[in-house]
Amino acid sequence: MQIDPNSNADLSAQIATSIRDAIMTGGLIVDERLPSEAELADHFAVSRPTVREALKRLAAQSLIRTQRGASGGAFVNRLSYPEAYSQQITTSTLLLSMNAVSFETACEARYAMERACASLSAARRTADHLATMRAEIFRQGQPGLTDEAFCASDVAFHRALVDGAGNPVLSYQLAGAVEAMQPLMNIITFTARSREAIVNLHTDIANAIESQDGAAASAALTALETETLALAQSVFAARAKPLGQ
Amino acid sequence: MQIDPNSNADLSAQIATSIRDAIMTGGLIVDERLPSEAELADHFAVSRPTVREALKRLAAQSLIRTQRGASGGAFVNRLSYPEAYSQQITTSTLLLSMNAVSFETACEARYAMERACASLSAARRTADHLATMRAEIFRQGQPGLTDEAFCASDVAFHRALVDGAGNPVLSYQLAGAVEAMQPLMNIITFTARSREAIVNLHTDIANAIESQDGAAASAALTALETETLALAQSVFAARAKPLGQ
DNA sequence: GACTTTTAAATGTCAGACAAATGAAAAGTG
DNA sequence: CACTTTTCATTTGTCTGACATTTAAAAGTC
Repeated sequence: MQIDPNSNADLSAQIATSIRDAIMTGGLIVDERLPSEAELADHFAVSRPTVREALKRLAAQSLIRTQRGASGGAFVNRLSYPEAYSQQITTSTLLLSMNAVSFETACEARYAMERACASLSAARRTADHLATMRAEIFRQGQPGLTDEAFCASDVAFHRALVDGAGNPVLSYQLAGAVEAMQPLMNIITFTARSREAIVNLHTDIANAIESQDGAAASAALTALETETLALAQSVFAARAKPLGQ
Repeated sequence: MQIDPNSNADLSAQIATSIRDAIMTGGLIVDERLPSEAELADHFAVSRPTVREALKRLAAQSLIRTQRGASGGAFVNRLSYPEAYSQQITTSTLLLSMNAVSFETACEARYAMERACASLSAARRTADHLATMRAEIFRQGQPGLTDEAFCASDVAFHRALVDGAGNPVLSYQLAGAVEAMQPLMNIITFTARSREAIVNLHTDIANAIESQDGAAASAALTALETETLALAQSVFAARAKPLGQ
């Protein structure tokens, strides 16, 4: 592990990259303790604050965790699914919100991936997943639900659908696609009528999953995609009109 | 933007979270300049090194960029697709390598998602995407290609397939799934015979995409998934035998 | 006006210090 | 000896103050 003194990049960035490479290539293994900050400072011939900045960069990516006290230090962190989920969601959400990604593009990507889970979920879903889906559908039918709560329940429903596939890697990938859509979905005001349409489509999906009919689930998802797009477009149209006049 | 003095979390972590929230909720917009380090230190009532550690955490997630000199400072960064790709790949790769994800699970997730792109790609692929796919197939048929080069070409082929869908969000999501598999694929030694089988399946896929037949592309991908799994299992079996004796 | 020099502001880096947490060894106690 | 308490060294967390470097704008010069 060495750094290039001629590079014009920040020392802390170089050190972070150097350690990250060591982790990703297997030079440092999970739960292994890194040298102490003082030792790292010696090794890279920099000051302790610079080393600390590098370590904080790695901590921000969940690559290391630190512990104070005797026999403490920085340890290579086993990237857990929840940590990976959370990073995935942060990155996806920012990517959508900062790059003027159209509702259509985001929606298409999301439902394409969700359909990919549908057949697996139909084959493998447990009673638990089904129960969650039914419960969320019930919640969505309750009158007086705020739009935020409706959206949150929508996310929970789709998560159960995805988790039903029983593939944690797939769940991780979908987490970004589903959750990152939520800020975009929040622009939609759900009328009683549109909620009813969505609840009906959710019921179709749940029924298809229950009867282990992947094709039907896929078709219902496509119908839901169409419905969602139409809803969004009506909102955009309603917004555009007052401005245009 | 405030922090909780009673929390037992690191101050720099709290400050980073506070600023991150401001960015994600729209309180700070793209290209907006954050207060200087000295001003932030004043605001949060901490020292400048602590503020700097917080800013490095944000920089590690590409949420901000910094510029030196007069009128420099930290600016909210527009998360570009390449930055998002790279983070996605890092996270996915670590998730797979650190959690003993089975080859089967990773493979299933990847091909499920790739099939999701296939029909879109069949409908929209440009001549460019097709040309890339054909070129990579040609490269894969060259004798004397190292296993690493073969794998790299394999990734390039699949990227072209995915990019053919013309949906950058989908490409971003798939980047993780496809690239993170590469370390797992590297355990496979490709014999001349297995390479030929893969090249043939790649040709099937390219043909299906060219004739805009999404179902055929999907089917060819499934065949490729089966072939890949069989290859991996034969490698595992060959490894297990000497150890078991 | 065009060019050069100076200046001020900001980040990057360093050195040294103290606080706080924590596990392990040492000391004390029955 | 077994157990508890105390002490202590190690390590991270934080602060202060300083200097170096970069950079754009202001001031000066022809």
